[in-house]
Amino acid sequence: MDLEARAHSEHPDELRLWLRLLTCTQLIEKQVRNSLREQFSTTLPRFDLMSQLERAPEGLKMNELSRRMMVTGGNVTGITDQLVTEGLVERVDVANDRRAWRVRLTPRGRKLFNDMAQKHEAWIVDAFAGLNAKEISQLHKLLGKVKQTTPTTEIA
Amino acid sequence: MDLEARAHSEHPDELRLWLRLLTCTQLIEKQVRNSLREQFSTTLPRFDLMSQLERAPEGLKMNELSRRMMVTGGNVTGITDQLVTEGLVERVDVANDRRAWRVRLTPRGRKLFNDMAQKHEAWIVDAFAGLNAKEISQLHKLLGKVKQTTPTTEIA
DNA sequence: TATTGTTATACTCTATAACTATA
DNA sequence: TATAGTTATAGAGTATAACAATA
Repeated sequence: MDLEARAHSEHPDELRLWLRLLTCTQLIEKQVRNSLREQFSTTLPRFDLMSQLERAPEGLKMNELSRRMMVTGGNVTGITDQLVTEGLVERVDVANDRRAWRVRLTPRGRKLFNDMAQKHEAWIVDAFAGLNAKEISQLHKLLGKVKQTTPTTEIA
Repeated sequence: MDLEARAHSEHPDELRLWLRLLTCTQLIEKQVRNSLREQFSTTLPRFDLMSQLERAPEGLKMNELSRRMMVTGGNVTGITDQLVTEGLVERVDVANDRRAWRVRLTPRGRKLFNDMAQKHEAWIVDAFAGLNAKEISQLHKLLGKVKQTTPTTEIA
C-alpha cells in the first residue's frame, strides 16, 4: 500500500532505504497536517514559522526565517502576513537597518503556540511509539550522517 | 540552517528525531525534484506513477495507483491524463468490469522511465554516500519499525 | 446501493523575477 | 552596487464533493 512497492530486490539498498524514508516521513507528515488543520485550523508551514520564533524571544529577521524554513523569501512574507492579520506575530523595527524587520510572537501567538506544541509533541511521540530509547537514539545518529552527507541545497 | 533549529534539549528525543527525519527527507526530495525537472522536465508524482507501473507489466487500476501513491483519485486521473497525452502510458480495458481501466507504460514510456530510473538511482546512492553498508541496513531496519507503528493513514 | 473513475473547484505551498527602499 | 524585504505571477500538488457509468 505504498511507495515502497517501487523497490525491488535488484535495486541498490540505497534506493530501498530512500523509499522507506520517504514513506515514513509522508505518513507522519500527513497525520500532523491533518491534526493541525482539524484541531487548530492551521497548516504546517505556519506552525513551523511560529515554532522558529518560539525560541527567539527577540524575533528573527525575514531572511533568517527563510533560511531556516528552507523556502524562498516571498513565501515567508506571505505566511507572516497571515499570522500578523490574526495577531499571532508582529513585525518589529531593527535598529540601524531600516530595510529589515524582526518578526516575533505576540503574547497571544505564544500562548496559542504552546497549546499547539503540546499536542504536536504527543502526536510525534505516538508516531515513534514502536521504538525504544536506544533505537530512537540510533536512528537520530544515523540520520545525522545522512544530513551531513547531503549537499546542502542552497536556498536563495 | 534548518528545521532542526526548532528542537531543543528539553524536548523529547522523539521530537528531535522527527525534525531530523523531516530535514533529511526534504533535502533529498528537493534535490530529486530539481534534477527531475532540469534533466527530464518532469515531476516527482509523474515519476512515481511511472515507477509504480514499471513493475506491473499488465498495468494497475486507478484505485490501486491512488492507494500506492497515497493521493486521492482525482489526482491520479490528472497525472495519468498528462502521461497519456505524451504517449508514455495508456489506459487499457479491464475484462468483466467496464467501469475500470488498467494503466500501463507504453514501450516509449518504459524506455524513458528506464533512463530516468538509472539517473535517479545514482542521485539516491549519492545522497547516502556518507553511510556504509551496515549503517544503511540498520537505518532501513529502524525505519521499518517506524512504518509498522504509524497508523496507516486511510487514503480514500 | 455500492463502486470506479472523472470532472470541477478551491486552496496551500512553492519558486522566479521584477520591484522598492535602504545600506 | 549590494542587500532586505515585498509584490506579482504561475504552476505544482492536493483534497473535496458532485457526477456518470457500471456492478
